[in-house]
Amino acid sequence: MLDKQERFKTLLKENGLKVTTQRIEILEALENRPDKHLTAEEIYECVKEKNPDIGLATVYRTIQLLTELNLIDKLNLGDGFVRYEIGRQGSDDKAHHHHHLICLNCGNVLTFQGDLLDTLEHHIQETMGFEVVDHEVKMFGYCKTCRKEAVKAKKSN
Amino acid sequence: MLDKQERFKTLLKENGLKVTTQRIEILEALENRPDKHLTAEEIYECVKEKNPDIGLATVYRTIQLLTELNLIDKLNLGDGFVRYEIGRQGSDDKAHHHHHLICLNCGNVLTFQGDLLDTLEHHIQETMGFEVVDHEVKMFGYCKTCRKEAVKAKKSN
DNA sequence: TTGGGTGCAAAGGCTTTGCATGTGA
DNA sequence: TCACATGCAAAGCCTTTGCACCCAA
Repeated sequence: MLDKQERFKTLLKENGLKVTTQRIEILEALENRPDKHLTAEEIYECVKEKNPDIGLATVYRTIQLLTELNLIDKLNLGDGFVRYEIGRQGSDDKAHHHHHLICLNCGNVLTFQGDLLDTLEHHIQETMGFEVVDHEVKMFGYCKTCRKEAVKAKKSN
Repeated sequence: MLDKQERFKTLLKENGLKVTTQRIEILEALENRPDKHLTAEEIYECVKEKNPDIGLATVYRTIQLLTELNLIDKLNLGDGFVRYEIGRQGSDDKAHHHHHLICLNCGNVLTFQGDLLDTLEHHIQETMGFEVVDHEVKMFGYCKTCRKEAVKAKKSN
């Protein structure tokens, strides 16, 4: 994942922006938690361990920057926080999004890769004349672990 | 859609809650805009035409109530507002969600019914052990009208 | 040197809450 | 009557913005 950082640096320079410690640290925080979907506050706490002087405003500003540069993706679970994750593709070709599986019990977010939505997109395009360029899929349910525990709890009753 | 209102009244009574003018008016506002996805503020403005004395807080409280009763659905387009729409099924059996098509040009939200996600859900269940109970699908792109206009604009160049 | 970047605190904008008053049952 | 509901205003909460100072280039 080092090339993501390189890419960031290049993009910054290309746009006449500066490569600062804070910006790199924020990207690193997101890279170190590839499975997590961090809130701004969580990123802030994360970076603060290494750099206690960083301000929350900087985190927000950098997040916005990273979003504009397509290096990270927003994720809204509807809990009042916007979450962020490292984007899956380095370039800006049509995104092959993964889907999010959100456990209603433990709150964990799993990801799932799949192309099965292509069919649906084609269908929408043909029947409704709507050209799909991106999509966002969230599945709510119960993860393997929680289901096992539910079964266990039932048995011990 | 009258039965939705009846259902609301019944549910209120069943829960020891009161049938008030405001609650009915708010549900009506949502019923009168079946295609729209109204924000709290929009519902407020809508109801205020008939009942200028209503307070925004009441709208928020009623929205929350309607959500808990499964009579309306939340929709988050990521623009900082939560939107609400009349739910599609009256009962609480497994939801047959429609999907949302959001035009990146005009901002209109279309809906699309489809079962094609069932396959995907089964797949997820089998490969990951994740039990899907609900889903939310948003497609971003360009609607028929906007695409036509884009073509027209191109020609006149 | 110098223009963009950062930190801090204040301001914004949506939503919730506290409280006194109002009202459906 | 009386518990629940409403309206208003204040408070909450996440996020953005203004401004003086700082620092990468």
